[in-house]
This record gives sequence, structure tokens and C-alpha cells, in this order.
Amino acid sequence: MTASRAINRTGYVSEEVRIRVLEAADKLRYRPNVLARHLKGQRLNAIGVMLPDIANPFSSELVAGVKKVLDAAGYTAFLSVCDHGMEQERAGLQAFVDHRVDGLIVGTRGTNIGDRVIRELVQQGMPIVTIGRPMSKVKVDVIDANHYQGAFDLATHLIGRGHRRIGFIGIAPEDAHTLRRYEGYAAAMQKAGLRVLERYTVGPSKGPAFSTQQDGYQGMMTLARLKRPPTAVFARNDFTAMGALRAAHELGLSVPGDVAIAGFDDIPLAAYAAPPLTTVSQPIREQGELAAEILVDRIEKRNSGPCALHTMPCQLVVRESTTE
Amino acid sequence: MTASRAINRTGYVSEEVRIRVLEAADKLRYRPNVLARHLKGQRLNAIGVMLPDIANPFSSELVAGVKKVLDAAGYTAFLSVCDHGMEQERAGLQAFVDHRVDGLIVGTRGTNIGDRVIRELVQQGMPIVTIGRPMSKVKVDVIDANHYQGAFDLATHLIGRGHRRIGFIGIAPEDAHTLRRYEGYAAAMQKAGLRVLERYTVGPSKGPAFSTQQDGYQGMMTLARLKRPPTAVFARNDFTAMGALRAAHELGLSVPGDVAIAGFDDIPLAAYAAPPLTTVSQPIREQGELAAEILVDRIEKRNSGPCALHTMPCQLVVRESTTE
DNA sequence: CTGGGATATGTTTGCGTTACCATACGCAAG
DNA sequence: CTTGCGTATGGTAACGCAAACATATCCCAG
Repeated sequence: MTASRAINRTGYVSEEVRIRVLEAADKLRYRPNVLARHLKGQRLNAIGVMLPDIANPFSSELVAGVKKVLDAAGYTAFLSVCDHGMEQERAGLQAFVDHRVDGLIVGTRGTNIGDRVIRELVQQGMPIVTIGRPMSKVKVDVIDANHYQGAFDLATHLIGRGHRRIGFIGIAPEDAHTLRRYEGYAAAMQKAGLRVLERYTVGPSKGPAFSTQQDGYQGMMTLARLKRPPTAVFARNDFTAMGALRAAHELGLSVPGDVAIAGFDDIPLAAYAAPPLTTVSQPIREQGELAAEILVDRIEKRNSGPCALHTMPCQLVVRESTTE
Repeated sequence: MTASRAINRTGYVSEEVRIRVLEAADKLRYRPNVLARHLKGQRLNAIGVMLPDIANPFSSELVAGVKKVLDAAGYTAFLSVCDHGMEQERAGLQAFVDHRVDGLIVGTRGTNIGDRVIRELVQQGMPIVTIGRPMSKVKVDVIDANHYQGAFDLATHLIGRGHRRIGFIGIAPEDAHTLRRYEGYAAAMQKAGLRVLERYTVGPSKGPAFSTQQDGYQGMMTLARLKRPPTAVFARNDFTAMGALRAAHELGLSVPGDVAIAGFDDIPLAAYAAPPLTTVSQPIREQGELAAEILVDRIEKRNSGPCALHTMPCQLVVRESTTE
């Protein structure tokens, strides 16, 4: 017991004994068993981060933001990947719960099974923050970027450059974010008095973001074959935009001379495309930081108010793929 | 006690009682407390995977391979990222140990602190497998790809295409793998009776692989300024190669006409470069699978033999950046 | 020199689980 | 009828830790 007090700096322990205890602990390479500690009702100071995949810079930035805050708050982050599989997501979340993490950050996209699992865990009192995954009627804090606004700004930029025929590559109604982006694009078009033509919208495009280079390539090819092809193209994301870029090169179209191309997400490679890609940057790291802050506040009972949706602004990044 | 037996299927429990227990457990949403279980000396069936970063396809493939095997063996994988920081690596590994994982897969590159931590953990009986991180005099199983052979094959391919002046971009003596690749390149040159010229070797190039696009760009620029520039370039990795590719475009050099360019790693984007990149593919997923298999065998005492180095062959992938 | 707070250490208990031991029943062999 | 075995169930202890409580010593005010 005295040893416990010495190590945890609680209660009264004489200086001399404390030093002896710590020396002995050091010699024996003693490490407290956090698992046994938990049996006594204490927190483990660990949180679980569930990711859809780890092959992209999002997850990386997100985790960087999360870790920064958690480190400072004395928590450990454990990660899990579900590779966009619902069963894997369920198992991963359950594993976190079984290992008694104090809270969860969920960065996967919405699915039936996933939503149900989250609902159940919340009911059992697990604090959860989701990122980019809106959930209705569940006590979950949600962080999201304003894709609508970002897309609106980007489309407005293209219109401001004099473009009237603007295509959209990679429409994917089943993906909430792509839909928001499309809506922002459409709203900007309408506000400028331009019609959103169906033949200028190509898709569908399925699967995770990094798999859509080919869709961008195909989409650009389709648009270029039109009688009056668009003079500017808004691609669902940067990977798609880079596929489109390649198609433009193959067709001998100059970018942005013959066709302006813009993406979304501002992946690191975007600045290295030829030409460097105009895109929209999401504050990913900031979303991770905010998620971690909110979660820690929930865990430590500093915030017991109602759960909220935190929308963070996107930033237009103009590069040479849309300007000379 | 009877409930414990019913749930774990150990000892004698009548069919009738077992069903009643399981139904009750289901109704109460009972989940065994794995942490308490561990107090009684049982395994948690969890392993920790330490990664240098998650922004690249290696980590992704590696984890996919690891997870596939672990799922089948009934283990859970928890991931941690250290972002190439030694202190973060130490803390992450310690967190795994504190949470009583049954074994570790370490995919980070060698560092003083990291090596010492691993040595200590091994001494305390923790089964560890490293990937791409050779360690001497430590009871650790090591998986690695044969970078030397891959580089040798790639250089031989370039020589076979008639090249005599072959440059190397991104030499980095502090990075063991890059060094192996350079050695393979040099060996192939010598075997063909070609001299390895110092002015054809550019570097140094620091930092993680994905940060080296710029180095490739700079390197290509440097080589192109030479009086008799190389007709082929072997880049440290695909990112570097893509930087070189961009430099070639800017200089108006045709690839592979004026200069052939090859990379290493076969990242997904390599096939989408313009032109598609000749490169060398590491069996990443297979390395992950093997690591998990070996680790599980160690944990379950099916293998108590001496630790070994498992070298897996690399595969030359010829694309259009070196052939018409 | 006594009472009482501050300081310091020890003892017991229980968290959820399972190994081990004890108990109890039915049935068949001796 | 006893013994012994296979089957079924329950009681108890222990894992490592810390909360709660108990005890012990010291110092100082009254």
C-alpha cells in the first residue's frame, strides 16, 4: 500500500521511503498493471481511433491531430482499421470496448451495422466522437468539414475565371461528402445563373477515394468527347482530378488553357501534379484535434451538455491547374 | 463458476443450463472482462503493430496482411504510429506492453532508442517480430525483402536495354534499405563491366519516403546539367522517381526516349504515372502475413526454436518509363 | 502530560475471472 | 450395500491494485 502511494503520489509517504520504493521499482523494472487498476474502477487513459483505411493522408493527418491532443492530456491512442468492411468495423470497435478504452473516435463512413454498434455503445455509456459521419438522434459529438461551402467556393472561383461550362466528375450519391460537394457546386452554378447540365456530370464512382484515379481518367475522356466539352472540370477529389489531368495530357489538351481542372482535399501530391492542382483543403488535423479535445472533456466530465455538430470551414487553394 | 464454464465451454455443464446461461448473458449484454481474465494469467489475444507512419501504401498493405492472419487465428490487432519519432515509438511500445498485448510486430526503422526498448522487451519475454528492421544479437524474428536482389534485377534490366550511363538518385547512407538498393545497383553495374561514377550518384535525401518527391526533382535537374548526362536513372523509390519524372517533363526530355526512369516499391500511383513507372515490387502484404504467422506461433509456443531472418524476394515490374 | 491534528504505515477488502477443491447425484460393478 | 466413476454444480481463493479503514508515531497547543 505504501508502495502504491509512493508510485501514485497520493496520501502520506515519507521522502525517504518514497525514494527507496522508486529505486526498488526501478531495479525490478516494475510497471503498474493498468489492467488491474481498471478492475478497481479507474480509467485506463486510452482511447480507440477507428479508421476506414490508412493508405491516405487523411488518416495520417487526422491521427496526428488526435495524438497531439491526447499526448498532452495523458492519453494513449490505439488505432484500428476496418478497410471499409462493416464486420471488421464491428469487431474492431468491440475489441476496443473489450479492452476498456475510455472513449472512441470514429472516422469511418456511415453504415447500417456501424451505426447500430455505435448506438449500442453510446447506450452503454461509451463517449464517442465521430468525424465526417453525421448521426441523428444519437448522443455522439460529430465533427465535420463544410464540404458544401468548400465546393461552393471552388465553383465560384472557376466561374470567376470566366468559365461557363463546368463539368463535375465522380458524382456518387451514396457518398454523403461527395453529395455535399456536388450540392455546393450546383448552388454556385445556379447563383451565377448557369445551368447544371446532366451531360456535364459524370459518375458513378465507387469505392474509397484513392481508388478513383481511373474514374477521373474515364470521366475526363467522356466529357472531352462531347460536342461542346466543358472548359473547366470540378473533380470529386484530388485523386480523381489527377486521373482527369492524365486524360487531358493524353488528349493533348493544355491545362488550364484548354480545360481547367480542380480537385478537392489538397492531398500532398496535389502540389506536385503537373500543373499543380487547384483544390480545397479540409482542416483535417484540426478536426482530429477538436475530436480529441471534445472526447477528453466528455471522459473527464468537464462537459456533460448535449452533443453537438461541429462544422469546420474548408479553404480554397488556388494553384496553376486553374490559373495561368 | 458454472456460468464461466458455460461461456468458455470448459468442464462439465448440462446442455440445459448452458443454454439458460447463454440466454441470460445475451439478455444482459454480458461481455467477459478480458482484463480480469488476464489477471488470472490468460492471454488477451491481442497484438500490437507499431508503424512509422500511416500515410503510405506500405503500412496499409502490411496491416492488411497482418490482419488477415490474425483474424483467422483469433487475435486482435491494435495499431500505433510513431511518426518517425523515437520518443513516440518508445511510448507507443510501452503502451502496448502496459495493455498486455501478447506480442508485437514492429515495422519502424532502426533507431538507438527503439533498438534498446525492443531489447528490453525481448528480455522480459515479449515475442517480437520486426519487418524490414534487421537486429543483431536479439531474440527477434526479422522479416525483410531482398532489396539488394530487387535493385540488382532492376539495374540489370536497364543495362539490358542498352544503357551504359545509369544514374542513382537519392543515395541515403543512413537508410539501410536505400543502401541495399544502391549496393544491388552497383553490383549489377560492375558485373556488366560498367563503372559506378560518383557524379552519377546524387543525394543525400533525408526523411520518410513520401517526402522525397522534391529530392527526385532536384536530383534529376542535377544529373541533366552534366555534360554527358545519364541515359537512365534509378531512383531510390517511386516518389523520388516521380519527382524525377516531373523534372524530365519540365526539361522537355522524353521518357524513356531521352532518359529512362525507374523507381522502387511499386506504389499504386506508379502505374498511373505518365508514363507508367518501371519499378520493383516488394511483397509487402506477404511480409505482413508471415510476420503474423511467426508471431502467433511464438505466442502459442508452437515454435521455440532460434529466431531467424526471413528474406523475401522482390519482383521487377517493367512498365513504359523504361521501354517503348 | 494530555488531547488532537498532521504525518506515516499497515490491514482488509473487492473489482471479474478462473483454477482448484468440495459436494452431490446417478449408475454400474463388486 | 458399498465403492468408484462419470457427470454436474457450487464454494473459495488468488491474480494486482487502490479505497477505506485501522493503527502508530510525532509535534505542538493547552
